[in-house]
Amino acid sequence: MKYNTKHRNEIIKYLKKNEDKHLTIQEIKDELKGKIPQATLYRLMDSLEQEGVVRKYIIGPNSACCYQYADCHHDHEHFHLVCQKCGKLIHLECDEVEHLVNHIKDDHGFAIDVTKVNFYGICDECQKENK
Amino acid sequence: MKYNTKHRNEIIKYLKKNEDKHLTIQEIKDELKGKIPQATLYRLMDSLEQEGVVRKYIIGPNSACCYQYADCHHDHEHFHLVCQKCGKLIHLECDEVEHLVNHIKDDHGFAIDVTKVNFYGICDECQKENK
DNA sequence: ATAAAAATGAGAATGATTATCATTTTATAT
DNA sequence: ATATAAAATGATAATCATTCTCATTTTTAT
Repeated sequence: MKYNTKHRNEIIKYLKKNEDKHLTIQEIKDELKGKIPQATLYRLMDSLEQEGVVRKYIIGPNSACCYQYADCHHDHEHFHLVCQKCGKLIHLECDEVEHLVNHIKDDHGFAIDVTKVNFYGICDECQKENK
Repeated sequence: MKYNTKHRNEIIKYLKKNEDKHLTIQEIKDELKGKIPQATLYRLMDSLEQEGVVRKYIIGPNSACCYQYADCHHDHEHFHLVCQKCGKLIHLECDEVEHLVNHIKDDHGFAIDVTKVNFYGICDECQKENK
């Protein structure tokens, strides 16, 4: 059984307020002035993810995960492009991706977790710069 | 300028022999009986990746990266399905994905690095088991 | 053979995340 | 309101993959 706690509500409130952002544990911790210790924060984020309240994004092999409040995506699933040069995280809503996800489910039997899809590569701007 | 060293050649030889596998640093190290110290191994794998001799795969937020000899994929690009239940890593060659990659390049200006594409989700078997 | 460039190796350092465990808080039944 | 069992907390240590440091050694081109 789950309990409603202050910490829990405070995190949700803060994430809701920033539902357009991808926040790391550090950012959340700093923003809440360190009121919530790391261990607790990690645990809460974990259970919030389990419940589907937030989404956890794997960014890279050596970088911290990001979290985002989940209710803002009821309508359109979205995915991420992660630029390997500048680290930028780009939202992408694209029918082609949904199509692919369905194809892989139907024809390959694998159920992709859409919230975990990150495409790594080089963004528009960084491509130009490296000319 | 690059030097050809014993270690370097030994790694390439071993990776070539196992070009169908995805190997972690630990596995490579163990297989080579610890002849190559970790620091060196990491460095070598890094530069081999830069040169395109091997590919590095990001598996998950808390798991070690995998490497694979790259020449075996000249013909068909492939990418990976990672099962979040059993951890299985599934190769997938699929035109739909190439199509998507092209679409995102052409219509969204983002150049996806195909070797870094991992789809997380639940595999066929694990779906059945959790019935 | 020599010098400059690159690679090595041992060990410490990093950084994100997890585990431990005794204590405290919470929800529910009494 | 109180007792009680379940869950959450928090401080700290531990983990694990990876990176850094830096003095030493190896390699290549001259």
